[in-house]
Amino acid sequence: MEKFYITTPIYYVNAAPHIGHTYTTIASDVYKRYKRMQGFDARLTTGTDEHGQKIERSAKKAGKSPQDFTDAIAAEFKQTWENFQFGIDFFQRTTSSSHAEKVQELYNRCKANGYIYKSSYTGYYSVVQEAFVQDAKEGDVDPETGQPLELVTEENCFFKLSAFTDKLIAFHEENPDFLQPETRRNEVLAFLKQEGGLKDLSISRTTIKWGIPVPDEPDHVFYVWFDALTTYMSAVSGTELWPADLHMIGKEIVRFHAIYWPAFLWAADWPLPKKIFAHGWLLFDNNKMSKSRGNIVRPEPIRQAMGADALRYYLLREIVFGSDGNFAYDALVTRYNADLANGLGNLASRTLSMIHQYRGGTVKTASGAQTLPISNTISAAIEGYEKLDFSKALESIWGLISAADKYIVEQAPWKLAKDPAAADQLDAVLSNVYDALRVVTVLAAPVLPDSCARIWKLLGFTTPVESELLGQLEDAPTAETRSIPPVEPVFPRLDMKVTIDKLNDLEQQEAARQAVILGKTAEEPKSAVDEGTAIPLAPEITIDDFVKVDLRVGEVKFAERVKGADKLLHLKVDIGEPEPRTIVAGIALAYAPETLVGRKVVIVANLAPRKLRGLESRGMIVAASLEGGKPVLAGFLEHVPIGARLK
RNA sequence: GCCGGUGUAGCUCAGGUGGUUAGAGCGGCGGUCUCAUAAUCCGCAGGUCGUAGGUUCGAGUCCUACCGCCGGCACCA
Repeated sequence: MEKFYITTPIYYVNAAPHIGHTYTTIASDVYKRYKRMQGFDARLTTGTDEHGQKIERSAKKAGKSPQDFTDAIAAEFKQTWENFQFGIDFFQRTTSSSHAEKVQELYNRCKANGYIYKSSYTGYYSVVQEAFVQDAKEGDVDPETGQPLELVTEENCFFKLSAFTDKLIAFHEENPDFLQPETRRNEVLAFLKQEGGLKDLSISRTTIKWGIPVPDEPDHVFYVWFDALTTYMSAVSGTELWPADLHMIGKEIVRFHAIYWPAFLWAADWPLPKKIFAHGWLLFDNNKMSKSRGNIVRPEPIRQAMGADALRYYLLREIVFGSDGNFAYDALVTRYNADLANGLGNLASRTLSMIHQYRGGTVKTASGAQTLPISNTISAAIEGYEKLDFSKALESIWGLISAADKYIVEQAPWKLAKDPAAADQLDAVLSNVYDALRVVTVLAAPVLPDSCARIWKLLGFTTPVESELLGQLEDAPTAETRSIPPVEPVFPRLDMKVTIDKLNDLEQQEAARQAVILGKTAEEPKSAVDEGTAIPLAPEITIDDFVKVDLRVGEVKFAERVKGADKLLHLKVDIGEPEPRTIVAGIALAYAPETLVGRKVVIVANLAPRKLRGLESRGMIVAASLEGGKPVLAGFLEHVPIGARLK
């Protein structure tokens, strides 16, 4: 049997499983089930990414050792995926010894081939982002979070990524199917074709302890890239599964998979994966999900209230795979009732009931020519699955359900049943509908494994539905009389309000339960920053250090957008000097220029001038920085004179 | 600012290479059947296909400009 190896990303254990993780894993699981039904020996790897400074810190905050902390979260992921009955063959943790060996092997091979060198690097480092901030200067803050930077000189191991720029461009141009959807490939090519090409990549750290040691470099541990990506191989060490046939990822990690990863593998003389598919994000009320917004949705409550299949179906039917999509509880319940309860569930129920009532629970199979669009549905559904166009596959399957419902009304078996002369006709109708239901059940099985297994039994089959082969689906079973068991409902209708209330209740309980595992108190309000990564305090300073900073009250006299930049405002601020100062501030997303004129602000008056977009900025506006959010200017409740110093 | 994508009925979206009255699902309204999970089936939505031009005998479908939204890059002190 030909193998087909699929991977999900490995999930960072800084957070408990949420619906975004679940989405990727569901899609991977569905594809795996589909491939199995195509006759492949399909395998699926997932896992957890457990190293790094953030984890060290979160563990400390939770009062645990990194090992205990990651054990707990990894177990949480594992349990959640087990609850969902995903067909996971390999669950790899980056803290496992088999993984460390593979990472070191990758390194050794790259080094032997001349792609590793050591170099010291001095720069401003953001602890929160675990990354150097390029071109930062003294006094700068983390651009993402506004948190202080540390000046760090570090000896790092570098990977010669720059050597692969041209090869990567050629590769992506010659292999348009390697990275899908198309729009992601365009972005990668645009990135690769940047002036100057790719820069070498720092792959080790001496500032972190919680990581895999670099061979021959006692003070170094591997930084995220070599560590995380290699999981796809280490998970299947000792098998013939590598190279992967499909890396399923979210669009936020495209660059690592489509640029870094092929380069590493080339450098190590290892084969590349066959395909990368990047799906979109789940939005919640059209906003990105984030902890600070408090709109994280967890999978477990949905599973408990509605079943795993309901979530699987909703996510893959409602959202075009590859695009961003909105997630909403009411849409979930609506989809469930319309398509699963009224559609598939009801068709099964009415069909099987008639077979019981009119024919004592036996149906004659393969009665004659197809009168329903079975053949077209099969090919359309398979084509959709193959291209990971799940919504299209489901749409075509549900088209057959619809056709069957219509056919039943047209043929009115309940009338035929009253006419002894129409007995053959009734047999044919029941047989046709039964066969359509059989096809639907098999085709939908990758998405609805649990429900379809139940329907399959109700149809009188004793072998598992997942062992059916899609390639043989169109061949009707040999003519026989099949008896079916008593009818049971598969998708009971759900009351909208009751269900949503239940979902909300369970969600609250689940959030509280997860908070405990993450070492947080449940009541802890959402703070400005991610609770797991509270801003570490900057190093202690003396009063003498502080007085070096000259903070002044100023009034904005003039404000306009800086041409060619969407975050910058050009301000003129009066702090009592003869001329108002020019200050360029990155607050354009948060404040319209006209709303600022006349406003009192706090500025750092003795900051070294800096040129930004051609304007010399003499000072810096003081503002609160929020994670992923917009800056908020400091201000005063009482009247203050222009030029007053803050101490 | 550059690059890519996108803007079609209340909502979610289909509409290869331009061609009769622009489609589906959901919701809503009316009706029907009774096998079925108050399910099914039928009918009803009069939408300037973002805006303005252009090419064409003819454009939602091609071109240009502009506007809105999304993303990538630049940018953020």
